[in-house]
Formats: sequence, C-alpha cells, structure tokens
Amino acid sequence: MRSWLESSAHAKVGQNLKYDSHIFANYGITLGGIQFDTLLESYVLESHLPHNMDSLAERHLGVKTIRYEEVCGKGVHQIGFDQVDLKIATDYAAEDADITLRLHLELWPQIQASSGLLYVYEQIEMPAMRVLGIMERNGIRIDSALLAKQGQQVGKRLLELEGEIHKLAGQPFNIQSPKQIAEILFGQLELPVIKKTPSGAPSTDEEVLQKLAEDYPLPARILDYRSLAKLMSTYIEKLPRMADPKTSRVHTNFSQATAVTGRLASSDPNLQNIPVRTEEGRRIREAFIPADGCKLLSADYSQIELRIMAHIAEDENLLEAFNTGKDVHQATAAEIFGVPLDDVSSEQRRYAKVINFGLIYGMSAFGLAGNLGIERSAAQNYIAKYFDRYPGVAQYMERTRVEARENGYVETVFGRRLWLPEIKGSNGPRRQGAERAAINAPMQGTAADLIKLAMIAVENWIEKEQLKTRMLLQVHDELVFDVPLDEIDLLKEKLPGLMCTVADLKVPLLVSIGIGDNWEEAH
DNA sequence: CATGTCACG
DNA sequence: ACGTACGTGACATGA
Repeated sequence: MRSWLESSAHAKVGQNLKYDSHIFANYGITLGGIQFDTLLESYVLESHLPHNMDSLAERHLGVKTIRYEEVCGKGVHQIGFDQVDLKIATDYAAEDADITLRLHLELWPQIQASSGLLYVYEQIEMPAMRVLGIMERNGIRIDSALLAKQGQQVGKRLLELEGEIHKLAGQPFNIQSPKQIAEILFGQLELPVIKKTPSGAPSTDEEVLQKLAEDYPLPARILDYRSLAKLMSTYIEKLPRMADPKTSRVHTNFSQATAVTGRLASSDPNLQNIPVRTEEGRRIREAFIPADGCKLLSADYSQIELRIMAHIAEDENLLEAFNTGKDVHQATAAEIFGVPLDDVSSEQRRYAKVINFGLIYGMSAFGLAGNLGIERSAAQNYIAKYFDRYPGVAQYMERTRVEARENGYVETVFGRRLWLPEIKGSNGPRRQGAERAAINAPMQGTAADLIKLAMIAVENWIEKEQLKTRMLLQVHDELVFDVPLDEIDLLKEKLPGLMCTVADLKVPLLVSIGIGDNWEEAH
C-alpha cells in the first residue's frame, strides 16, 4: 500500500493521524495526503468535551461503538490486537474507518461555517500536527550517567532526612503518606491545623508546612524531604528509564487536543514540567543535553500573555509601556504606587509583578491578598488603583464577562473558541470559576496560537533551508532546539524574527535566546 | 480509583 | 456559609 499511503494526491481522513503517522514511520512509510483529522475537528469545535471516538460517535452520530476494551480487555488482562479473533478484529476495524468518515462529514461543515474556526483548523492545528510528530520523533538526549550520580547524592540525603524526621517525631512513620504526617503533626504533637483538604482532612501541603515551620523544626524537614523525594521519583529515576537505550533520547507525547485553552500537553514523560524554580531542581535540567556536535538552543517569548492583554484590551497606558520597551512590572509599580519610574523599589516591583500575574488569571481581592500575604482590603485597594491607571484593562475584563454570558464562549485573537457551559449556571462558585476562566482563556489561548504558528513557520524554514537544526520541545512560551555548531549564528540571527512576526499585534513581541551544553545553561 | 501533593507555564 | 487566580501531568498512598 506504500504508493497510496505516501501519495499526496490521495486524500485521507483519520482520527488522530499523528499516531498513525508514527506507526507508518516505524516501517519507513511517510503518510501523505493527510487532509482531515476528526480529533482536531472536534477539538477546534468543542475543546472542552471528550474527543475519543466512542464519545464522538455517540454525541454526533447517536451511535454506540464497539469499544477497544470490549475487544482487548483492560488493565493487566488486556491482550494485543494481534491476539484478537479475526472476525471480532475485523468488525472493530471496519467500524473505526466507517465512523471516522461519518464524523468528518458531520464536523467539517460546522468548522467551515465560521471563518475563525476554519483559520484555527487549517492554518494552526493541521500544520501543527505535522510539526509535533517531527518533534516527538526527534526526542531529546538525556545524560543518564549524570542522573545516576545525582540519584546517589539525593538518595543519601533522603536517608539522612528520614532519620532526622523520625527522631523529631519520636517514632518511625511513612513520610510519603499525608495521612501519617497529619497523625504525627496534629495528633501526636498537637500542632495547630491551618487548613483542611476538600475532603475535610487536615492539610499538610507546602503552604501549611511553611507556616508551621515558623514555630517548629519538624515541618521544615518534611518539606525538604518532600521536594527531594519528588525530584527522585518523578525525574531522576524516571527519565533514564524512559530513554531509548540505543540513542539515549526521550520521546514525549505532545497531546494536541487535551488543554481546553489551545495549549499543548506533554506526557509519558511530561517534559513541560521539568524543575526550574529551585537550585536543586535546576540540576535536573543539566541532564538534558544536545546531540553530538550540537548545542541546545532555547528561545522564549518574554511576557507574552501580558503583551497579548495589552493588545486585546487596547489599553493606552499598557501599550505605551510595551511600545517604549519599559520593564512592564516596574512601569506597573510606578503607576500603582504613584512614584517616578526610577524610584520604584524592588519590593514595589515584586508586588506589581504579582498583580500583573493575578490579572491574567482573573484574580479576586481574596486571591491577591493570599498571594501577597496582605489584608483583603489592601489587596482591593491595589486592584482599584490598577484599574484606575489602566482603564482599558478594566473595560476588557467586564467586556469579556458580558461576551462570555451572551455567547457562552470567548475567543482568541485568531478565532479559537473556548466554551464555558457553567457561565450561566446557578452554582455561584462554579460560575465565578467560569468567569475567571473566561478572562484567562483569550490570553492563554492566543499565546498558544502564536507559538504554534511560530513552530510551523520555523519548521518550514528549517526544511526550506535544509538545515540540520532540529526542533525538540515546546514549553508553552519556549522552544528548544538541537543546533549544529555551524548553524548557531544563523539561528541567533533569524529565529527571533521568525517567532516575532507570525502575527501583527499592537505591541512588539520579544524573544530571548539562550545557548548551552545543557538545558539549564541554555535557559 | 480517589485523594493529596507538587512539578511546570 | 462557602470558596476564592488560569491551565496542565505524575507520583505515592490507601481503600
């Protein structure tokens, strides 16, 4: 079937063709003529609903399909598809093809009915699928020996901490069990309960232990233990096991239809949550290394969501800050605290930064107060002051709430839709949650659109110029590449321009580049 | 399988 | 009286 499979003249429709393309690629076949993908059609139409074929068939066709689990079983009892009785396997496979075509005939006209959705589907999601397949196949090289060395050190430290913790507690217990920690802290030692989990149990999360650590020695040790145990099990031990033994490369799965806002999700392993915020954690990044003869190059958009907020809100003051190249947090601090730009203290800038982040998330006075450790009334004053100085932003927030209520959805700059079924609901907290999501989605979603457009433009450029540079990872506002030494100057010169010109916004986009012999150095 | 926790943007 | 900043994925525990 190779000639038909590879032919661009023979159009194909499938459900999750990125997967099928990988299977064919394993046999040296480049799947061509990929015209439609029902997974992405469903995602563009209704990102908030399930996109598996069983759900789609029921929702759009009213058909109950043969489920994969019915054919192969599940869990430890699951058998390979090649073990399935031929008649059963045939029925399943034939239905799969039939349903896919019928779904496409149903979904495609719905996308064509909206120019915005059509743009997102044809110009963003379909071409992005190809780029993501390439990135997944590229993988990124892991230094397993370095992780093994770190594992020795961290393992030793964990044993020491375990001893100290059991001594302070007066008895041995499982430090990895929140329930047992609670028994020790709040039962045996009678420390105050700071907050409870959703199920009503006393919480032992980081915020609680930080608070208790002000007065007692044990919680601080538990925090140290927790953070090291997390690094150990999730990264230090896991990554080497996920690496291809022949190439030392790990190949994540970029899920294109998981995040409701249009962002990607990364899994098995998740390479979008590699530690960076603490020094201990950053050492993990030293184990992400370039291919032989290459450097790792990281290119990230600076403050992309705030820039998008300025663009969408058309706030003159905020636009001016970006258009004149100001440090936006410093500029915000100057406005809120009513001081000249050069007199802004580092503390004032820190406050402004928290407020700027809060705005993107549709913050409440309560949330801001909790984050800054101040009174709710003080937080409310900061918010009022901000909206006074940036009235365009205040209007945008209100406009978005109204739009969400009237349409039941909000849109990104490029026309991606995020549906908010709970925006008119009678459940107060859930409705308010939907309002915050409505405010956040256009910014997070537009940023996701922009970086996908950038990935498509950059990959096309790499191929046109026949470069050996390889795109490896996307982390929401960052792209990571393997770059041969003799292409580094070219990338430094061309990449920021490519990434910044994929759209013409009312603010400039800014990309900063780092280069190094591991991801930590490059970041 | 639910829960709690914690890693990222 | 309650909950309270958006979006994710993975791990360990314990029923």
